[in-house]
Amino acid sequence: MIYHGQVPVTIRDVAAAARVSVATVSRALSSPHLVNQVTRERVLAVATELGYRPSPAARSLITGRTGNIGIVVPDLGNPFFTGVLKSVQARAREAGYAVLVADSDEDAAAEEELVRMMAKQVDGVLLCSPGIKDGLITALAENQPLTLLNRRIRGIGATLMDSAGGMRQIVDHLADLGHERCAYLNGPRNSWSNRERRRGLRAAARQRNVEIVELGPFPPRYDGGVHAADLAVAADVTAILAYNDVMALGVLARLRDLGIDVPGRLSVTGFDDLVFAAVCAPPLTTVAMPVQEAGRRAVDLLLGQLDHKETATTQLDLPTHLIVRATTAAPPTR
Amino acid sequence: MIYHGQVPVTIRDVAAAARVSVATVSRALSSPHLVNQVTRERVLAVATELGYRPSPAARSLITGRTGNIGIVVPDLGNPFFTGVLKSVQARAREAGYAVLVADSDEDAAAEEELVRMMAKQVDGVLLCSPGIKDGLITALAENQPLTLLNRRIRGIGATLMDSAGGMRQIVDHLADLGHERCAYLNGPRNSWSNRERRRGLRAAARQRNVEIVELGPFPPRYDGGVHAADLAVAADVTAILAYNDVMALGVLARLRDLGIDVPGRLSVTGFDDLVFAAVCAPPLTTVAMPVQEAGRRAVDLLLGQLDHKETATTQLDLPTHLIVRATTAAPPTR
DNA sequence: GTGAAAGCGCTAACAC
DNA sequence: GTGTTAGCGCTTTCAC
Repeated sequence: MIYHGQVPVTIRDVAAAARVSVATVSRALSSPHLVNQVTRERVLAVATELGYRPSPAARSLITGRTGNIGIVVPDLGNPFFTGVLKSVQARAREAGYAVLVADSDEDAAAEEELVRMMAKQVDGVLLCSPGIKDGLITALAENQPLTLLNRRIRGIGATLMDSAGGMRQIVDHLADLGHERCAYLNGPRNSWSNRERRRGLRAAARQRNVEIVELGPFPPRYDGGVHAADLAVAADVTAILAYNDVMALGVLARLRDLGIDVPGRLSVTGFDDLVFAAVCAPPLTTVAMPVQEAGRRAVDLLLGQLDHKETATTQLDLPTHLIVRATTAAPPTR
Repeated sequence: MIYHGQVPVTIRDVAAAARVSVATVSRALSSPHLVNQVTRERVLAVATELGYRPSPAARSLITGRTGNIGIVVPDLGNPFFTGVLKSVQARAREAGYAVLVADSDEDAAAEEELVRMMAKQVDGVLLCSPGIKDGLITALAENQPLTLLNRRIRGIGATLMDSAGGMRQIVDHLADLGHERCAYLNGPRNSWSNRERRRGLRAAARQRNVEIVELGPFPPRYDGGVHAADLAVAADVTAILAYNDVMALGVLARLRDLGIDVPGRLSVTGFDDLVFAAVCAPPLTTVAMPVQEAGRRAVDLLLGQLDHKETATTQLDLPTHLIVRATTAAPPTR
């Protein structure tokens, strides 16, 4: 034990000072209804006075619960994931849980190991990782309560934001403007979100008779967008659909450097509706995701799974909607 | 204990399977040099085969160490703090530590409570909280290892990014362009960073004969900037210096809505150099902060404090530098 | 180099 | 309603 300035107060100290047994102290704190009110108040007063804080390690050793949940995300540098994290953290704290975070740097293998490493330190984990294979996730979910975010796997609880629907809205919007040939900048190859977006895109494009040139995969980051822009420009399209906003921002920056007018010569769309999408140049047309609700509800699903001990498998689908700003317009007339 | 699919493997199971005592298993894992190599390898093999993972709770109960560090930030919605978090998380993992995060929502009282709540779950905490009073921090630091980020308090270890110097560079830049009267949009009243920036600003402004109109305090967020812009416009200045980038982005958005030309009629500067500062309209002149290094080194300081058991009090000062983009220019001629 | 055993701080039977 | 006590899984003396 590190004695850092202050001597730790244990349950025994409180018991002695309050002239009761340790069991009574324990009950006064964890199961108040089992203790006489007068006794309880005395115990609580003494505990406060001594500055007693129960040891989570000791408690957890016996109860088997840690009071923590874990969250694994692919990139804390992407405001989409930190938006999720912010809402998860808030909801978890409301419920009395602390949050362990791990950033996998978009490495699927790391994601699995991170979940395993966390396992014993948390009561359950929230996985926001588009990368790992389904089978591995199923295996992980067998070893511990696990809820997914933006990923659908049979038998595993999840909150999902309707990516395919978002893409359909983008395609409808672009088709209405008169676009006939567009580029899609793929996100990571194995990303579930990317597959979903592509699925929605293909279906809508077929229906609206829009030709799609698929490019990539690209890293779903700013620099990925910068790089992708060059390829898209060479693809002879009138619109570029990026996998997400961060990439779209990279695309816009590169197009500006290239002196290509947006949306005059090329339309550009993103996905996520980050705050920053509203202030970029020009303001980005994108799809808004119910990030806050998704995070909150994911925590609720996970905690529900813990409380009811059953393997809850609710999959909650949340709608998305198109935000039209200034990066989309009719294609140039030839 | 929640039996979630798989029966937990304890040290006793490993001991039995490897035909050694639990002590030997423990040593093989934690102090390999104390065990005969052959024995050790057998134990390790068995442990792997059984999928044994030591219980952090049990270990922590006896060693008094958790293998976790905590970090408290005021707003996970601000990429500056998530930048710090990303680097902290990476460095901590390298060192074998897991990270607990807490977001205080800029509430100083919450920050203190969060640190206290974390106390028993972590070996030390990293505090990125400009808000809490010095005295409270000192008290917290007496109860547990604590390192500060961007805040200087006598006797407490910290990494600091030179805010005052950054402001001086901004003022020099604006003065060189010919600005004589500028507005400063204050961040939170009790923020140490804000005080530092203001201090650097005032000193440099005096020296360069630039008049400063101080506005605010404002919430250091996008909407804070939107609101602040209106006041700044009414202040008859030629440049607006925002407390940070996120506010500056809000200012730019509002000025655009107002039809005010940047930098033609008003120059605008930020602080932090978020990725998004490069893609806003127009690209923002701002001060780059060595976020990654600050986070990494803060972890090193904290872990050093744990290892050497002494109260390390290194204060590491990191330089900042001005990034001139397109939101600053000479003031309009009257 | 290895084992036996004490005990970290707490909760949960089980008595009374 | 309260106390006594076993023991969660591990590390760490202390013997040998």
